[in-house]
Amino acid sequence: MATLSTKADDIARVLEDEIVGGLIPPDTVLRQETLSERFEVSRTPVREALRRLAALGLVSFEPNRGVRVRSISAHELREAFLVRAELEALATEVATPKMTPDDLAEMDAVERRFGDLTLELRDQARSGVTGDATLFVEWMQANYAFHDVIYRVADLPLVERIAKSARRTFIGDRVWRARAELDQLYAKNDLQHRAIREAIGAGSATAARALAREHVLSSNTLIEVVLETLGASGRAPGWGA
Amino acid sequence: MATLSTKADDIARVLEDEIVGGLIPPDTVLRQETLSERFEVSRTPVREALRRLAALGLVSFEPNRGVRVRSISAHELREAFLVRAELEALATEVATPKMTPDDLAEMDAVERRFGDLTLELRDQARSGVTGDATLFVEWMQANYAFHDVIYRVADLPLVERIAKSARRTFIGDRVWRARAELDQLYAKNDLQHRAIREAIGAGSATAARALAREHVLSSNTLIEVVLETLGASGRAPGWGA
DNA sequence: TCCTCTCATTTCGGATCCAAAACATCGCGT
DNA sequence: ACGCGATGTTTTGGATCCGAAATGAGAGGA
Repeated sequence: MATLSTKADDIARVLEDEIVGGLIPPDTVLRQETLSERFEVSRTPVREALRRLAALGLVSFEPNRGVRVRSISAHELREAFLVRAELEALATEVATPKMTPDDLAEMDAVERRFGDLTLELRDQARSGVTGDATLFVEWMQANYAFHDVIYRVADLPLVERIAKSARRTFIGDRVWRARAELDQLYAKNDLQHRAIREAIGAGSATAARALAREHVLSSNTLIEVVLETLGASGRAPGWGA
Repeated sequence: MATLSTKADDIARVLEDEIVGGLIPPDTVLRQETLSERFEVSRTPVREALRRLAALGLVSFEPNRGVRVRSISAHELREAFLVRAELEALATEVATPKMTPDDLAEMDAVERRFGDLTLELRDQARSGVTGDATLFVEWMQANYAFHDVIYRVADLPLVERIAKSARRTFIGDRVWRARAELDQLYAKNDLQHRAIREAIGAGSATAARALAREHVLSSNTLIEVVLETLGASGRAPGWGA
């Protein structure tokens, strides 16, 4: 049997998901012994996994003291959105002339689902009740699915990789409270998706590019509002040197 | 005595420089035992360093077979330039309103040196003699110094980090042959620097942005010409997990 | 000759072991 | 009571050791 993967990489992937998913909150100190017990391995592969996470910017090494899950400042979060805005704009521009009818149909399907979820979220936000985290997560994933079609067609692996790693600078599945002012932001997001879809369908690369850029930047403001409602309890995990 | 750094990080930094500097050519297999002898440590910190390099994308792990320095295809190289173009455009736009007179003076100083080196390179290219690698490397570093001023003023650490890691996708100090057609490309590069400088001085963020973007994209064509004269070999293994 | 099976050698991934650095506790002297 | 240094504990960084996978050489057979 061929070992296609190594323990260190498996552990790194699991920890990576848990950190970016918010399951392991920022500023947590990761004890090597604890992790080795949990994964039932020795400390050696654990440390290699931690090195990987450090290189990805998810944790920081403090020599002889331990590793700590990095927290991210509002400034860093905004910067991540700037990066995503530029790179998604580029990907959209490149993807536009490559779009086949099948691709466009897929975009429509994904966008329909996104639209439905958006309606649900808007209802929830308008009613002012406590938000359901799972619904928000689903909405997010549908959002990502839309952009993923563009990335796939653009066929720019490096751009995709960087943009997605900037994308993970994020909230996770923590519970949050809906607010009435989010309603219009959700609606705006949906409308922007449709505009992007139409610009691509019309074959206008430059228009699609501009729309994609504005879309990401405006979803930045959405996220900032969400974080604001989360208050001090919510801090996103993230990136950095 | 306080250990401010760890062995693994030291080794990683050294290897990183050697790889991006071209001292260790692509497709080289790195033997753990060899490295541990060279750095006079055991294999443990060596492997941790290699994990870091893998996460940075400089090497790829092939389980139970070894690590290999990644080579880059022409397609990947072009993509890296696209990324740099977008991010440098962003950084330039952000930096423009933040520029102080001192910053502008520094840009002028760096640009003067770049202009001088450009003249030397043009002479060399026109004369058609075999190019001097060290001169080319110096020219390159002066070029980077110009852009680094912009990055510093922009104060976008994430953007800077990504752009610089895209920048390293590169040639190194391998010897190459000058060609007459490079002359105008060098001249164009120099002129573009001055145009960027002037746009920034005039406070026009959008113009500076557009110029920076075009500049990076055109230096892409320059590099492609250089690679062509090198008889570019381009092929890359998969992205190491 | 060429193919294949076997077996020795390399090299890697992981476990275990050890020294040193940080941390916590406690006792002493003022 | 309070500051401060000695001492034991925890945790990390690195070295050493071992089993397993891959590579390579050589013997045997078609």
